[in-house]
Amino acid sequence: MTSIKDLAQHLGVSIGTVSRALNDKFDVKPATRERVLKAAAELGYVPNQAGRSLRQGNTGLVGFVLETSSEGMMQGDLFFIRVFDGMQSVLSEYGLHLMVMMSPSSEKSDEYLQKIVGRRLADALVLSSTRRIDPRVDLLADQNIPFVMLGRSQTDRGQPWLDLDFEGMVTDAIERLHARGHRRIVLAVPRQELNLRYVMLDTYRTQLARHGLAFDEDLVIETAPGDNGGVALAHHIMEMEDRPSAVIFSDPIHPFGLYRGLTEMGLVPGKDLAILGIATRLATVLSPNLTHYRVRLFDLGRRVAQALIHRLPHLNTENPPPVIRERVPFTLVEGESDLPLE
Amino acid sequence: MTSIKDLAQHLGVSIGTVSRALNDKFDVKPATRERVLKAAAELGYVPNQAGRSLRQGNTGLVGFVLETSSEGMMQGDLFFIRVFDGMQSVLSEYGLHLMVMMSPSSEKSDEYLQKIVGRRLADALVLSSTRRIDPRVDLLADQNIPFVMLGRSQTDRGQPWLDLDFEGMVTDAIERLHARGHRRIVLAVPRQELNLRYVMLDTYRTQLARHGLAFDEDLVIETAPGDNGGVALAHHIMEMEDRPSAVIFSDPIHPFGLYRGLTEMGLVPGKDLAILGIATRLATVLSPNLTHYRVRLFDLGRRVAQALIHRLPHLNTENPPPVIRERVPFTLVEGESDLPLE
DNA sequence: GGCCTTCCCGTAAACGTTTACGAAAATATG
DNA sequence: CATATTTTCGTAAACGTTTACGGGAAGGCC
Repeated sequence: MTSIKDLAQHLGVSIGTVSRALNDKFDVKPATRERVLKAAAELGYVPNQAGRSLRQGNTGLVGFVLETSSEGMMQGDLFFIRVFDGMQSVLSEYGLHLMVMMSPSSEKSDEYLQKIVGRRLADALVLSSTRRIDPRVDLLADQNIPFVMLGRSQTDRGQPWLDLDFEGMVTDAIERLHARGHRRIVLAVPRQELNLRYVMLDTYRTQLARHGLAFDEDLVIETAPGDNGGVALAHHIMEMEDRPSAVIFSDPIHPFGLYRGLTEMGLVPGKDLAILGIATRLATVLSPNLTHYRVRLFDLGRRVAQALIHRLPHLNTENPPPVIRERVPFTLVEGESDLPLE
Repeated sequence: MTSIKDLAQHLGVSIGTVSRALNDKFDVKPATRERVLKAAAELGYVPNQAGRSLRQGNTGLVGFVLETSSEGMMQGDLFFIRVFDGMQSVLSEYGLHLMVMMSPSSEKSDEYLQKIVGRRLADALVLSSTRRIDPRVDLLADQNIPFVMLGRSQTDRGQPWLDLDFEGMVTDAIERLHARGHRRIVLAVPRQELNLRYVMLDTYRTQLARHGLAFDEDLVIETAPGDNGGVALAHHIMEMEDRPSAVIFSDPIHPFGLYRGLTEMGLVPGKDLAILGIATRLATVLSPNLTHYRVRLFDLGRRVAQALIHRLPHLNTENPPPVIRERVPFTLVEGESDLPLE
């Protein structure tokens, strides 16, 4: 592998000159710059990242911390690749690379994160599966590591975040369902720690109140991620005493499980139970058509990357850069899974 | 951020001693090792990766080269996260990190890869979306970069690979369909460059011949990845003159599109067209149940990582390490989408 | 030609590690 | 106790960059 030293020797100039030529500094004659660039291309020289990192203190990598069997704001596998793709499309413009890191979940995640930042593996991080109280926020804030959350947390250190507009989703869903005569509406929420649970729950309560509906805690059902969770949820709901007529969920895999569960019981989705929540285009295969909320994941990824770029001191022109805190809205795709109650 | 120098100063010993103590070398008194470890834990010292990389020439990162809208051996988003998860579970044992890199597709991918290896961003790579003639293989082999392919290629430089057993899948599928009376069987293949296309095609031809069926090139249909591809495929098939009665596919998203396309046309999947191919557990939502082939993606990821570990000189004991070249078998999940022809 | 600018370029330090080498300290051997 | 051996540690070089600094070359001006 050719180093800058080889290149310098080959050209008969000093490594300093080579470096300046390649990095577009002043202090180098146009003619020699040409020579250097040409030789670099010929010898296939690419600067070693370790050397560069050591010297200038940044790695050119952006880490996305993905928790094993991640189930935060966007459960299931379906999502992330699109988001990554969007992120990389922005990062490339800045010569940065996305580095997806599989973090162990919850208990071990702080320790893991500490190692990552200690090793200085990445210049900046994206956190997903954000928890209501998230020690990772303090950990990163304390050490001045630039980061952006994909999701929100009550642990607020002024960090930027991007999140989907779950408030808007739940508000609209309840509105729709109420207008169609539904009165007992189940809210499927993820596990305890995740902040998403509280976002959904709070909105749910206030919106119920707004429509004059009573809050019944039995209608808030913690649901495991994935299709299995959906199946269990279907059974749970249909076996309840005062049977609910509708369900709202946030995991895009849930509808698959819900449909399956209902079918197993000989029931018809959309007829015996109104189903409404977040999904992807894959849901279009469901029959009857699923009424659902969608988001452009590629764009979300781009936005996340942009927010992150703002946090990187070494390529920041604006000062101070804006702290992005945004809820990305869903768009509704109408189907027949939330028909009026007969 | 505390460096090894800080730690040494704090302890009143030299940095050499600290380094040896942390890296479990000889030449250090048990008592001082204890002191060093204790102080390191207290000060939260973690060695800087750039420094370490520069010195010992390896980064501790394993790169997974994922092509944008990847459509190689396993199309769709559904898969990779599980595979990554499996990989990381092995890599962690060796202190390695997985780094997923979003590569531009095909035309630009060589250039991209060259930059990656030149920068020395990763110690080893995994290539996906393997093409029949894959210049990336030569590029990496020439520079002695350890790598493993997730998929196969005709470009053979003795590199290890892991692939799914598409031969077995197609063989079994034709066997099943033939036994059920199907004679005109469509093979949905991915685009030209991908090696998978030829693997499927070759097996298809030989198996047709084995069952005394004629090969008809109209029955080999290039299909775009994703559900859209599936929809188009359904229409294409149903509008053919001598209408086929079955289809075999390799993209796990295709069945969703196929079902949707057929339904749009007022046809019944499994009845008007037998559908058989690779899918994931998500397919269990389809009705009638999809007969499909599955694979344990987590285990596949583990296997890939193991194959990669064998290629890393600095943590290899066996010599010479085995070159893993394996086809991972599918398991069949029976449904009702490939019923006997009436 | 002498002097001052301007323009280029080489030198060397620094980033944080690991490790070969040799020196010093501790222990064993006579 | 002197010497030989072993154990432990400090020193310094090296990995590949970037960049502050100073100096030489070239050119302009009087």
